[in-house]
Amino acid sequence: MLRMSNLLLRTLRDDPADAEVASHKLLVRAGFVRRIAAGIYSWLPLGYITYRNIENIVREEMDAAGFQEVHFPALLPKEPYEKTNRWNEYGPDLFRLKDRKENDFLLGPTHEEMFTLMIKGEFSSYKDLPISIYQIQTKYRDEPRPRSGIIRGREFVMKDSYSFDIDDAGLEESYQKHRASYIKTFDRLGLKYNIVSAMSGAMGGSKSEEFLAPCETGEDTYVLCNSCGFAANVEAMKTRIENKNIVVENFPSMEIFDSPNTPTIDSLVDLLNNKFGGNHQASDTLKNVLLVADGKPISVLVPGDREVDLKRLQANLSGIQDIRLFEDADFAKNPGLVKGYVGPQDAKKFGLTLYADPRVSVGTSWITGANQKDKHVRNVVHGRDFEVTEFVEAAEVKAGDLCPNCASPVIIDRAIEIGHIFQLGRKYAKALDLTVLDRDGKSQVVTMGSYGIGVSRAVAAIAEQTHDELGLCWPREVAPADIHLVATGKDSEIFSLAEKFAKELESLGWRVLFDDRADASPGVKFKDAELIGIPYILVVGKGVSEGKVEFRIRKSGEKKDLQITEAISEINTILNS
RNA sequence: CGGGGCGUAGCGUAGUGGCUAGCGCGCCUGCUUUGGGAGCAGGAGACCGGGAGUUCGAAUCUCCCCGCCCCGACCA
Repeated sequence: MLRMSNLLLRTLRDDPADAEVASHKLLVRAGFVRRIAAGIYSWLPLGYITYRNIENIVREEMDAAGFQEVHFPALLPKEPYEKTNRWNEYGPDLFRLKDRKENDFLLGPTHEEMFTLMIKGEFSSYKDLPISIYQIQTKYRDEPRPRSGIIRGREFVMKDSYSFDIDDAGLEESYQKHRASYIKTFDRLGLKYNIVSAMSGAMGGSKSEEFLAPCETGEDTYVLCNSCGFAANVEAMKTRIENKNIVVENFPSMEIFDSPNTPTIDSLVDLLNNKFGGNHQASDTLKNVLLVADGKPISVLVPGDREVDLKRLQANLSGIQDIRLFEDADFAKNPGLVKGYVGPQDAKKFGLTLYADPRVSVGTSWITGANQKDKHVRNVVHGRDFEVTEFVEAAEVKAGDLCPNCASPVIIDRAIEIGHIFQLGRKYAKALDLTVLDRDGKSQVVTMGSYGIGVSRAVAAIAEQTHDELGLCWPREVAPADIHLVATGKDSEIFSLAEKFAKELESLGWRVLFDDRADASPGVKFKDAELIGIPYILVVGKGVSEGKVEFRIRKSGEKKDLQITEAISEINTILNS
């Protein structure tokens, strides 16, 4: 039983000045956490109980799925991370330190290397596979900008697991097992979430999904279709296009025209409408975004009303490591390209590789730059006047774009990423030479899956999704107690009755937070109870003289009087239901 | 790393060159009070982020450093 009279807890009346988001403000105000440095927090008793409840749910579901828990050090030597080149690749986000002998160490940002080496050290046969192992561990990342309190810290707790399989079919099965286990876990945590297809990007994997907990203060944006439930990371959104069968030869031929002083798409559209009449729009023009991809000039074609989303482009451009926008020096090296007047029709001549957003489909006709200063050209037809090397999802995604599944307009929603599962493949196994012998005695590189849950982040995500204007409002399983018993008044009869209730509830197996403070006023106790957010509140106070106590539901605000004689059994029934 | 803002007691804050740095919450003592963050009285608690400088005099002005928050870049 937790007694408020001696609990290490001081609730705050005012929001802390450095907090912006609700979870941060409330977790500090309710005495769950305290900031130690930017992105680094201590957990106080109520916070730590809540955190551990979450950790235990995660652990129980992992164990239930048959995964085995291990534990690595947080402090690690450099060598394994050098083999996978992450000592360099991770850059300044890696916390690095030296021991007294000047050897390099790091604080683990993630543990792929260690998991891989653990399996390599113990197992060497296909008969040992499949296996999934996990740990719940403090991770360190020297984020450029920690923010939003507990949501993005430099020290945080993550459950990470890895599956090891001999082949792709096995990996798929392990992946699905994790997926199912995550669904159970997040359901128990009382989180609302969407499973969103994601790009596995440069990690070299194939399939990847994120578990996103929608909330306004989330820092991830994703695409959601309210009609069919389709959800995707912006990078993984697929453009839906009408499949027109257009005969390109039927278009009028290209026509160059003067277009001075049209540095922007808007000014070009104005000129078009003045010159040619009609109702020209930004979407009739073709934007040629010049980039340098692995040292070579490329052009990405998008409709004039869209920006290129570089992250999306990079995620979808296969086989390209590094990408950056054209700079003045690049224009100098490519004299044919006139800044502001680039068009795709001369790309071959310029040695420019063309990529196009799917909207720039074959058979579409565009107004674009004429590759001459102050001149544009119209009736530039894809398939007649230019060809592209590859279509690539490059344009920014907007609310109202059509769902690739059901063609309804999608919305752009915000969320906190609480879990991520993906098929890593053989990248780490190859780098660290994790092989097993197969049935034929041949050496095979193991294929891996990687699965994460932000455990400490989940505390904040739940707070974000469940709080109200009065305070925190924990789902039953994660709450620091089942019932918050408040004794008000100074009558010793009331306190001894409350004491008796507290003991009875505890002996029935319920976790009780007992506000037995003798000096706090009823108002203070009620406010604290609402701020702390335990799901049920039992008030033993002025009603006692009439033989009653008051039972409250934190979330709904519902109150009802119970007869003292029946209170415990009624509450027991409610808590059991 | 670019832009903006902040740093005064445990928390929230006032104080733009002049007396002993003020207030609210919280804390301690006493009395009163006990169903919505009680009242009165007394009290403890601050190297005003650090350093250097300007000045008769610096929380206040100048420079450097450190820390923190927000937007962006970046990122699981």
